Amino acid sequence: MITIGQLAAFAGVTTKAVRHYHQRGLLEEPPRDSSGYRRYTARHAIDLVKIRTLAEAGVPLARVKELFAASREQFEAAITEIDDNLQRKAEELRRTRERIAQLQAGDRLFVSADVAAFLDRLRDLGVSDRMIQMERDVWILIQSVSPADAALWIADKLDAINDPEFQAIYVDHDAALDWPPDDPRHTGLVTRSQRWLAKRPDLPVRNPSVAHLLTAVDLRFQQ
Amino acid sequence: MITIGQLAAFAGVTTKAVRHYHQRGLLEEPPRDSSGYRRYTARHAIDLVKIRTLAEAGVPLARVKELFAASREQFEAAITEIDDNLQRKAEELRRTRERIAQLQAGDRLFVSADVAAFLDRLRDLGVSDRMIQMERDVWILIQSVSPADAALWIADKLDAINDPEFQAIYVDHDAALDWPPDDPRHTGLVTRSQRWLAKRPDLPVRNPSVAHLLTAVDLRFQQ
DNA sequence: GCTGGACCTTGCCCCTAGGGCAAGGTTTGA
DNA sequence: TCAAACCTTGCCCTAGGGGCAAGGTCCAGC
Repeated sequence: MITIGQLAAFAGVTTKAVRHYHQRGLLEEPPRDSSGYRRYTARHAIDLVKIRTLAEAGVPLARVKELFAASREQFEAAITEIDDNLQRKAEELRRTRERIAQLQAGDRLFVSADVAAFLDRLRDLGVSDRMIQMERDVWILIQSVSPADAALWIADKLDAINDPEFQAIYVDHDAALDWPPDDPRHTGLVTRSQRWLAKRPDLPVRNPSVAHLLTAVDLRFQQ
Repeated sequence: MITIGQLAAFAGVTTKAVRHYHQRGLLEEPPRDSSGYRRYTARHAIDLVKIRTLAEAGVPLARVKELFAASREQFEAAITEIDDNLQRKAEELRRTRERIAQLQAGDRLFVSADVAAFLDRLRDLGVSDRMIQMERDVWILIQSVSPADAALWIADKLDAINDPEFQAIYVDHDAALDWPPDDPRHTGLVTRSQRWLAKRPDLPVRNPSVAHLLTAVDLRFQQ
């Protein structure tokens, strides 16, 4: 007949958690001794460890309660599903780690070599720092979302920036940031940009978020 | 100049979450348009993706805020630490999956390998599930109260169970659970058990609660 | 011009899985 | 014997939002 502290220590939880499970109706309230202390049996210890095992697997306590009342087949099916979830979670964790690593690289201002080269080219063309900053931000964003797409698109940009027409268009867009919104030159620039874009082959986009982002970039071009 | 809904969709979060980050001071409040709507820029999108990346890695929002204000070296050190945590989490996940699998396999976990081996031996001897369950419960309890005593005693049991005489006595006790209380065979079994016990060397008991428990086990033998 | 649906705003309470602390009573080991 | 370490209930607090209310706004179609 162990106390709540011993039970908790055995299962590696706090006494608070044990009381919480009582309140939730997950763990049966044991009888009290003469001083009002809860006195637990091995049954409780087993139940508690089961609760913890499931809870650590990310199963909500309400679901744990249901599972305890479920039939053997239902329980086993649930366990299988829970394990599938865990596997998915592991995969997610792996991807998160990749993104974290990129975050470190991105904040170092160490965009990929290709992006850095592209930004250098822009600087050479006399593009303003403000524009280069925007460009860099967008590339960091694309890289964080989809490195594969980023590689594809930056290669395209590096190719494009050798085209004198694109260079001129780009420099004009930079200047256009200072034009008043109703400036008639905007329309001409948009037409020129669209005509130039129409000549370029379309690139595939794997990640829909990137499509969104590129649309945003285009909007910037058309605004 | 995107709205909160577009920003949220881009980062894969809800508008509520975005507002939450504003409230926490994590994400800068953007300027409002004439109707009071928040209008975001690419900067915000980048910051939001950073926030999500860190948050998904399990970094508390308060810590994310600190990190944004930290120096580059501090940030990189933190990222390294965060990745270590992720790695540890992945390892934990692996262990949780193992335990979940065991949960499905049956309930011979929650006990040490020695106890599991002992229970397996009992099963091999044809001891009933009911008896094995009782045995398991007692061992879980003993382990929770005093692991040192448990290790000592289970080693003794593992030794004893190789003795054909003890095997026979154990199997008879199992059967005795079904005998009526006034069955004359009880007396004979008790005598046999006591005689056998007398031949075994005494084991020390460190924790008085364990002595209690073992007494309870003995009582079961004598009942 | 009007209307409906999809946006946006703030504010409030709700959830999970407990943690912290208070203010008392009990048990235990030296 | 006496302090430390338990136990009890009760209350409020936390993160990271979700849901809903009660409005205001924007846009597309008729």
